[in-house]
Order: sequence, then C-alpha cells, then structure tokens
Amino acid sequence: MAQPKRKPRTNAYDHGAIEAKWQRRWAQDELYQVADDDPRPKWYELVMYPYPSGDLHIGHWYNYAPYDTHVRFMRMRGYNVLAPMGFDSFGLPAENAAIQHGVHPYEWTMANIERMREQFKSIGPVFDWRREIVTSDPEYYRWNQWFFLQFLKNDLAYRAKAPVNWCPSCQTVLANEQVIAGRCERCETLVERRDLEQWFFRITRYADELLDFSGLIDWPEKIKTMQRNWVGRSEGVELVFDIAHYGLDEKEIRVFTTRPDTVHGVTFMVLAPEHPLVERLTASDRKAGVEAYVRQARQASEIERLSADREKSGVPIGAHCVNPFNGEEVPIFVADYVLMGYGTGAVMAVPAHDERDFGFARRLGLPVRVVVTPPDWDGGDLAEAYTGYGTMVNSGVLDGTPGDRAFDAVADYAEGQGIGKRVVSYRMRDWLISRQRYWGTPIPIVYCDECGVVPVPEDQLPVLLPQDAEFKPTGESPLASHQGFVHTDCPQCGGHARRETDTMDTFVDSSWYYLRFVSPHEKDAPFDPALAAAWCPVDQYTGGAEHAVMHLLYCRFFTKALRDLGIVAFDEPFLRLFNQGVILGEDHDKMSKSRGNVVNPDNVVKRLGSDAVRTFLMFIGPWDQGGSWSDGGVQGMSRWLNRVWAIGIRDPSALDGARQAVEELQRVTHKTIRRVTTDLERFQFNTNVSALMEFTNHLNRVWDARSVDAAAWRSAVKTLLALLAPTAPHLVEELWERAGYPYSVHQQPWPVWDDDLARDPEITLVIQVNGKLRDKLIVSADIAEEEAKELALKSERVLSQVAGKQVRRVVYVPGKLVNVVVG
RNA sequence: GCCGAGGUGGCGGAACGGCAGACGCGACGGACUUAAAAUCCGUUGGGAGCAAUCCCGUGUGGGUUCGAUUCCCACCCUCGGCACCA
Repeated sequence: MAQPKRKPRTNAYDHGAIEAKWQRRWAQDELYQVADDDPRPKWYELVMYPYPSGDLHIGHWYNYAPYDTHVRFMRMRGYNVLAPMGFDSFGLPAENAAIQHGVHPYEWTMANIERMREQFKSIGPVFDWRREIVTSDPEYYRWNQWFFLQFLKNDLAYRAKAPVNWCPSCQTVLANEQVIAGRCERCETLVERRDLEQWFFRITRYADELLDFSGLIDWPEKIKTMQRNWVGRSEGVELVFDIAHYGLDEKEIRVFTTRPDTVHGVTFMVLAPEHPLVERLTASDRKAGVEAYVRQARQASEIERLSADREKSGVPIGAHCVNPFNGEEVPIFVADYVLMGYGTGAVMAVPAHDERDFGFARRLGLPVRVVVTPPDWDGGDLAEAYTGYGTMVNSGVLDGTPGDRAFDAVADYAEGQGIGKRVVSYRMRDWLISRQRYWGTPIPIVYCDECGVVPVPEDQLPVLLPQDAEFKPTGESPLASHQGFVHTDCPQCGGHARRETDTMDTFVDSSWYYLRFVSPHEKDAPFDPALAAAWCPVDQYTGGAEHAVMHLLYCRFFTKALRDLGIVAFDEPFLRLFNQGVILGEDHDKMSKSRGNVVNPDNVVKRLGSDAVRTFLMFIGPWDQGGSWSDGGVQGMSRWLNRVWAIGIRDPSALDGARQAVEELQRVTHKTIRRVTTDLERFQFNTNVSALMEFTNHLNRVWDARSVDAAAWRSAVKTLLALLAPTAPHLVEELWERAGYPYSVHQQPWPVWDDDLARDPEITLVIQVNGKLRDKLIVSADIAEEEAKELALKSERVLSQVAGKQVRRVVYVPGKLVNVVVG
C-alpha cells in the first residue's frame, strides 16, 4: 500500500506560505491605503512610533499586534481608519554607534529603518506605508525649525541660563538619565552643576490648561494623575522678610509658602545655595565657611540633593532678616535642601510645623515654636513636626483663628498690610530643548557679532546637518567643531556670524508627528490644514505609560501652542489613550540579555507563524497589565489555529441536522459576536480570543455529533472567520478564499448580533440555602417567581438542608437564582 | 514617605453583588503507532467518603448584605511612578 508521507499540501495549514502570499497580495492591491476623500466616518488610530534601534523585538510586537487588531476591527465596523507608521529616528544611540563603530548616524539609522520596516511587515499590519515619516529626514525636521521660529516670534521660545549636569572630563552636558550616583555614566567623573545658555519652550504658560483634562474623552486616570503631579500646582502666599538694614539694593527676601498660618513660628530663614543674596548677605567672618558649603552643594548632582532621607546640612551666613508679622529678627542660613528652582529659592523655616525645618533645627539646635495647635496638645515640646491645621496660637492678633480659616485669614492680613500676596507656584519648569549633540534638529539661530541673536529666516530653512561631521569620543558635539557649519553670514547684516550648534530634544519631533501623518509629503507647510482639520485630533492613541509626563505632556503643550498661533483648531492631540503593559520573559522577569530571557520574535514567527505570535500576545492577559511570554503558550495558540484551520476546510455538504441544535448553534454564534465585539471595543483582547476558542470548541462538538445541517454549519463558520479576521488576519483570509467568499475578508462588514437570537430559552436556576449553592434546575427562562420558589423549596437537597429549621425568607433573582434563608 | 495598579489552582488568567477557577499552558490517564512525535479523548483547587454527598477555599482581619473575588474600613506583601516642591 502506498504510504503518503503527509497530507496533501493544499489541506495543511502552511502558515509560512499563507502569510507570505497574503502579505504580498495585500500590498499589491493597496488594501490598506487610506483615502482622504472616503465618505465613511473617519477614525484616526495612532500607535507610538518606534526608535529605529535596529531590531523589532517581542516588546514591539506586544505594542503593535493588538493595535493592529483593533484597527482592523474598526475598519470592518465601517470606519475610514488612518493608521500610519514612522520612525523616531533622531537620538543618541545613532551617535554613539558612530563614535564606537565609525558608521555615520545617517547610514546606521537608515539601515535600521529598512530592516525594521521589513520585520514590521511580517506582523501583517494595516499601516499605509505611503505615509511613513522619518524624523531625521530634512523634509521632516525643517518643520521643527519652522515651529521653533513661530514659537520664538510669539515668546514661546527663549534663551536663558540654566543649571545643567556637566561632565568636566567629557566636556559636555549630560541628561539626568546619564548621571549615575552623581557620576558620568561613561567616564565616572563627578558631574558638576553648571549654568549654560540654553533654549527653552515656555510650557509653563500652559500649566493651568494642561491640568484641565476636560477635553479628553478617555484617558487612564493614572496618566492624568502623573501629569497633575508633574505640573505640581500649589496655591500659596509670597511673603516679604525685611533686610533693609543692610543697605543693599535688595530690601527684602521673598519666600513662597503654602502655610502662611505658620508664619509666627518662623525661627530662621533658609536660602538655596544658588540664591543671589547668599553672596551679598554673608558676613565677612562667615565667608570661608559659606563659600565652601556652596561649592560643595553645587557639585552634588540634583539627584543627590533630592534624596530626602539625607541628613539636613547647612551653615549660618551671619545675617538676619525681620519677620514682618511680629518684627522678630531671625538668622539666615544657607542649606541645600532648599531648591533655587522652586518658589523663590528661599524658605521661611517653621520647625514646629514642617518636617524638613524640624530636622534642620534639631541638627543645629535652633528653637522650635508652636503656633498651630495640634489635637490633644499639652502645651509642651513636640516630638516631631505637626504639619496639620489647627487653631492658631502665639500669633499676635491672629491668635484663635481656627484651622479651616487660617490660610485665608493670614493671606488677607498679609495683602492688607502689603507684606505679601497670594500666588500660584508650579513644580513644572520650562522645557529645555537644547542638546549638545549632532544627531538632532539644528536650532535655526545664528549669533552675529553685530546683531546678536538672529533667527534664520524661514525661506532659508532647513538648516541642514552637515554630512561630513567627525565623530570622535571627545564628548563635544561634532557640530561645534565643524567649521563649515559654524561659520556663516548674518542674515540681517551679512557680517560674520556663528551658528547655534545645539540641536533639539527629540521630543520636539514627536510633539507634532501625528499632524505630519495627514499629509506626509506636503512641501510648503508642516501639514495640509484642511486634511488636519478632517483627520485630527487623533481618536485613539496607544503606547507605553513611560511617556506619561514627557511625550504626552509636550504633545499636549505643542497642540495648545499651535492652536493659539492659529495653526490648528483643536485643543487636545489625543482624545482617547490606552497604555499597554510590558511583556516579561518566561521567568516573569523583565527581558534582558543578562537574564537570558529575551525572546526573538523572528524565530517564533518562522516556526509557528505571525498569526500564532500575535494571537498569543493578545491572549496572555489584559493588555494594560502586560504579561509573561511562554513558549508552551504560543505552541498552544498554534494548536488552536490549526484547529480553526481544520474547521475552516471541512466540507459540510453531507451534514443534515436537527432544528434544536441549529438554534443552539445560532444562539452560540450570536453570543460570540456580542462578546467579541464588546471585548474588542474595550481593548480586551484576551477574552476576545477566549470567546473565539469557546466558539470553536462548540463547533467541534456540533461537528462530532453531526447535529446541524450544512447551511447552519457554513453560516456559523463564516461568522467565526469574520470575527477572527482582525486577530489572525492571514489564516482567516486564506480560509475565507477557500470557502469561496469574496475578497477580502478584511473589507467585509463586521457581524452584527441580535439579542433575541442570543437569548437562552432555558436557564440554569441556581438554588441556594443561606447563600450556599445546593441545587441547580434547568427551567424556562420566563419562569414565574412563584413557580421558581416552589421548585426550589421542593428540591430534595434543599429539603435535607432545611430539615428541622424554619424558612425565614426566600429571595428570588429573576433569571438567576433562588436563595432560601433558614435559621 | 506619597500616589497609582495588583494579590484568585502547579502557571497565565476568567467571572453585571448571585454556579469561583471560563479559556489556555502544564501534569496525569487513555486511543492511534513497532516506537516516538504529532493528533484526538478523558481527568485535573484542597480535604473526607465505596458512593450519593459534605466540609474548606479568591493576601490577612473586621464590616455591610439573604448572598462578597466583587462594596466599605484597617493591615500585610508585590509591581510601577514620584520623591526635601516649602
């Protein structure tokens, strides 16, 4: 007997061939190209674009596969969906690669993009690649420069001195993330604080509006909270302490406090080491000590200074100021627990009612005076600071003011006396966009010997990055040493000028990329205003929560700024936001090379297919909670897809079934449509897959029992395919074609369920005694209350439980249960 | 310290205040096979019992309720974020 080695090829699920076939076909047919004039309602669904690191790892898949499924779902539901993709291609790794391997950042980046684009395509995504943008392309970054100039004209961009992390060995500024325990991550030199001229965007002008989330439809509460904390709005009072007795130009020290009611408890004053008055007020016999302290404080990195559990340090400067409320003289200290960057850089110290001041006072033996009554206070010394509110004492005319009126009473008093005023202070500072790096957008500014700071005229944009820069590990930007780039003519007077050699933070690129996607090849403007009006804002945005306060906040700021410049007509860039979680290794640990738990998606795709990988990633668990990879799990997913395949290719023509089973199949089908639809609407991809698995299990039972006719079978399988299409697009397209349905399944309308057809004629009535399950009865769904109770009380198991006790109550929940309460 | 999210079988996870553990992984048993792989079928929270059945179980302790994984209070862990912001 002839032994066939394997089943005929046409009947096996050959994922490799099928996926290649349909990826080719979809591209050929331009299935995913989005038309701007499509009459269907628009839906702009965006996923955060990647940095082209060179390899699409499993984390990328975890971000993009569920997104792709949701986009496909929305298309089938009848939306004209804009789903674009691009590359966030400026940034440090390219430059480091240049320094380490001698390959130009441009070459490195473009090679990575090419490779990732191909890997992307193996997911089978719906991206309209004609709209791809690459932010390191001059056609893109010229508009960064253009926006910069618009901001400059409108006082939203400015230059100022700012303290930065400076590595004296590398001769460069480091980002906060590059400073580890106060040392340069590359050469381990102690990092210094240094004041440098930097460019800023005036995001603080929008602080209050950024706190208003009312224009958003659906954002995670967590992200809003993080942004709220980041902006850090606090209402307080600015008070004035007198130093006129020193005869300086400055007559006062201004302090910001949120607790003006504690002002009579001030026993000393603290200035930040960077405070300009430190130098002027320090007594001659204190000079040496104070200077040494300030020097040491400035060397400590911000990270070091901000660690709260450090012992408070500081020194007296040998001067005093006068508390305007009670005329008391209080000594002035310099201490690094006070930050120049917040409030006024000076703090009125109230040790009795502030933990930090309390710690400092303890250490230096300074007096503590209670002015707010703690509950159950015995009038004695405090063991720790009392930071709550309470009736004011030791506060002169304000004595006796109750805690709930204290703030306003003191603020009113201060304003009436002209010694203070209500102010709002923010934690957020302006956005520092200068980077001393090559691989970024050149800031379009020249410094003219005659005219000073001159913006590059718009018609001279873009200021191009020179290709022939040299990449040496000096730490200095290749732009600064590139003579051809630096030396230029002043656009105003034609005289000699030097170009700005700093480049822009890459978050500038991502602050408006969503706008570029509507018209990525627009030549005369950053985007086509009509198309932006038609497509924007983004209806649904997905991406990692790590961008909660950087990218997302910057982007909101950018949008609001552009609105005020008349460039866009809406307030928020992203109406809905969904944050996916993080994919972990099989050992439930973060994936890392050192742990050896990194999963290479290319290998798994080759072995089991893209559909198995993407479906498994969605099945792991709730998308926003992340989850762990599992080799066994993805294998199981592959098994299920093979079962779907088997169902899809069966020939049902010989079936001839019974009416009851047909109705049941229809019921299960409509229930499944309902479950899958609501799950996909809510980004619940895991239960979406479960529902489809249960559906296929039911279909297999039906098939084994031969209980339905061919038409019923075909109709149910057709629905299965449509429902599975967004999740496993290649497999379904193939089965769809083999079943003889019109191409493409991805252009079919989404199935609609009918609640009546999904309704069970019979239900399982749960019988409880005292809330514990005792029996289950199959009854008609429209059973009357009396009948249900009667059946319950007649149940043998109920009778045995009730025996010898009294029935006190019978609770009936229609369609659900009967609970017999006995006692 | 503060702010989030979370704690459910061996594992990932399901469950409008109403049958806890859907679905899957793993494990065990069986079928097919010379054998294995693959595939298919069955069992699978713990305990008692020959069995019908019963008891215990959703981090811990209370509370609300006829009924709590679900709501409230307190606490303990885990993970994320922020962290001297006056």
